[in-house]
Amino acid sequence: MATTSKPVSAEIEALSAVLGTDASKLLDPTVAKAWIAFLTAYGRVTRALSSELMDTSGMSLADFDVMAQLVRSEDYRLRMSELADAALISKSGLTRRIDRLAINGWVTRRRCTEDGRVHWATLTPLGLRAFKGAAPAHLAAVAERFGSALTASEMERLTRDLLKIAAKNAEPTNS
Amino acid sequence: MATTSKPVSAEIEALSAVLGTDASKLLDPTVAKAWIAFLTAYGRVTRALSSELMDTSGMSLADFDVMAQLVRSEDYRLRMSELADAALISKSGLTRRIDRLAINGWVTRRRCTEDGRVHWATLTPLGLRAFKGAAPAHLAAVAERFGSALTASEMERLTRDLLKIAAKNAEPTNS
DNA sequence: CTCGGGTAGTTGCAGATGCAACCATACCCC
DNA sequence: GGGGTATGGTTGCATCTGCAACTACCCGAG
Repeated sequence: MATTSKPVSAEIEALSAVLGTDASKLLDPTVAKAWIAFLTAYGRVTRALSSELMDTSGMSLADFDVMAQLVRSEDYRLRMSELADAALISKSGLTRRIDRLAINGWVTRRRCTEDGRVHWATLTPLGLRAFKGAAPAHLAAVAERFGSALTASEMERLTRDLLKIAAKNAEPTNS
Repeated sequence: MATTSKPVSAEIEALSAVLGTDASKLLDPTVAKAWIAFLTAYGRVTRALSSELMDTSGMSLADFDVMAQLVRSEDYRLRMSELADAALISKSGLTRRIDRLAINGWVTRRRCTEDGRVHWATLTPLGLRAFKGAAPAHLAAVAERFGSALTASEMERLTRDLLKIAAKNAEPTNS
């Protein structure tokens, strides 16, 4: 997650007139509407969460995500590339993010003794405390901004649908 | 939309152990799963679409979105701030985006004669052609990556759910 | 007229991103 | 052992982002 929400939007409807052939053949209007709703919902929610988290904890959403991954990992540590995959950011992006987290004293980076290529990113006690401090407000914000719009069963349905979409787009690691 | 997809992820589950009090009170597990699915789906889809669009048309997703807004507007033009709102990017972001689109000859920026503060961003014939060239492949990609995962009725349901979430987070213009 | 407040856009700035090229290490095979 | 190749990370680079400060302009009050 970026510290800043991604600018997002797309109006794909009503292009038929422009595109000569009807756009509905290229993109079903039903899908177009869903796509726009998807982008809009994402943009609004992440924008709000991002600034709230930054204000209350001085931590970017990306920071939070990375730390959350470490929190739930064995011994609070993960290899750089595992972490990059888990946090859905590029390897280079993670390198720099860990740099910054390390400056804060929230994470350490140590070379693995068994495989010199590997580096472990480890959450420090200080980092854990920072995370604990930030999590309640952030989770509450997610609950409010994202969770409160739907009932539990709707939410489960939504999850299934989103997972189908995610599965359609599974792919290997990035650079 | 950014040219690059936003790094996105968040594992909010299984934090109870760490957070002393049970995290499920802060964020229902059902919501947490949905949230993660949401971020994952978004990240994967936009990442793929972004690079495909760039490869096939040399245009970023943000460019496409901005041009799409102009295409569907009266006289292919919009005031800067209207456009920024519609494309969900900041005013400063739009200023620079229009700079670049103008360099390509895809858009012009002209001061409004009636109100000197206002500037109109107008899609040029060249820009329209570029958009027409890019749209089919992009729309097809959206259909494939996003649209093909669900049935039409599921898609409509998804739209309703997403709009509820978006509505919960409606807010004014950004800087 | 002109002063003050409000609106539309732009610019300075600091930070973040990914890709591709580049090291460093590990591993495999002759 | 000595190459050749694959893997894990980091760095150079160009680009993008938003916020806050700033300029340009409009408009109403006096």
